[in-house]
Amino acid sequence: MTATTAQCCAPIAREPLREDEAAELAGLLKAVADPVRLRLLSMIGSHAGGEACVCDLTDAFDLTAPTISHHLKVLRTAGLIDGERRGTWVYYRIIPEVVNRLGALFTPPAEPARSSGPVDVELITA
Amino acid sequence: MTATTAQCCAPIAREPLREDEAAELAGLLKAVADPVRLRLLSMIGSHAGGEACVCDLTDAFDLTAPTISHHLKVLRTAGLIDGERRGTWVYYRIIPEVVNRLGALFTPPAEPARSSGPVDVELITA
DNA sequence: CTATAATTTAGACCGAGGTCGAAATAGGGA
DNA sequence: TCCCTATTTCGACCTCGGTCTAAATTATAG
Repeated sequence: MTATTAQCCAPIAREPLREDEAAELAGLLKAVADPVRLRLLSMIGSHAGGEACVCDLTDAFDLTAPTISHHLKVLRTAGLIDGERRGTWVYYRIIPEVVNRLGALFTPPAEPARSSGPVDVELITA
Repeated sequence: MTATTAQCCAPIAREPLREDEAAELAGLLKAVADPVRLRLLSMIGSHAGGEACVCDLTDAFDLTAPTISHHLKVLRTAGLIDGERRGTWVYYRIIPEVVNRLGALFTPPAEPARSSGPVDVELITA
């Protein structure tokens, strides 16, 4: 590997996205660019056992069950979650590889483990 | 791959997002959840000098100048880019802190160099 | 001051998408 | 079997947002 790519910044800012990459990533991002779906994703991912059934999710929203089901379908179609029916309930779980892919887009490459200087942690406050 | 990744996952999967956090983040994500805006962001960020003028961007698309201007405004309103007029041209640059914030949402914490046990980082919100 | 170029604003069009109520599908239990 | 609950599908409504043309704004040049 050509080791020293001058690690300036996140992949998105390192070289221009191709049109097809942009289209594909935009599809993923559209799936999470909704407050309800963000919360659903977060609730599923942080739920005990790594999975949550629809019944665990619906109550947190002032939305009807069909609407929640619609949002879950959007997330599943995008490949961000996977659902499995076990008996009466359907359980959803996050697919971490796909979530990580989103993060990698906007995240500067991690510093190589051994650091020769203070680690730069930046806390962004709104 | 050993299972040594102690920290379970990305922030979004660690604990449920609050409603207001979700709304704010969804706003940011909506701004990038478009193929044209993704490419604009990428072209600006990867352009020599860290900035690009509108004239550098327009030609890459089959879109009219007003449409490009609209997308740039969306990105700027979201806080992802900043624009400055210098003479005839307007130059845009990425605001990396905001881009990184998006990445951090979906990215598992970097492995701490040394640790003897799970590190408990607690963010205390007022 | 006038002409020209770069960029943004305004307004309109139209398809995409979030929401709902009603109905369909799938399982479990009396 | 029939019914009850959980979840999804369907169809409709209405808002949001991407795109365009036309016009306004800002700056430079002559």
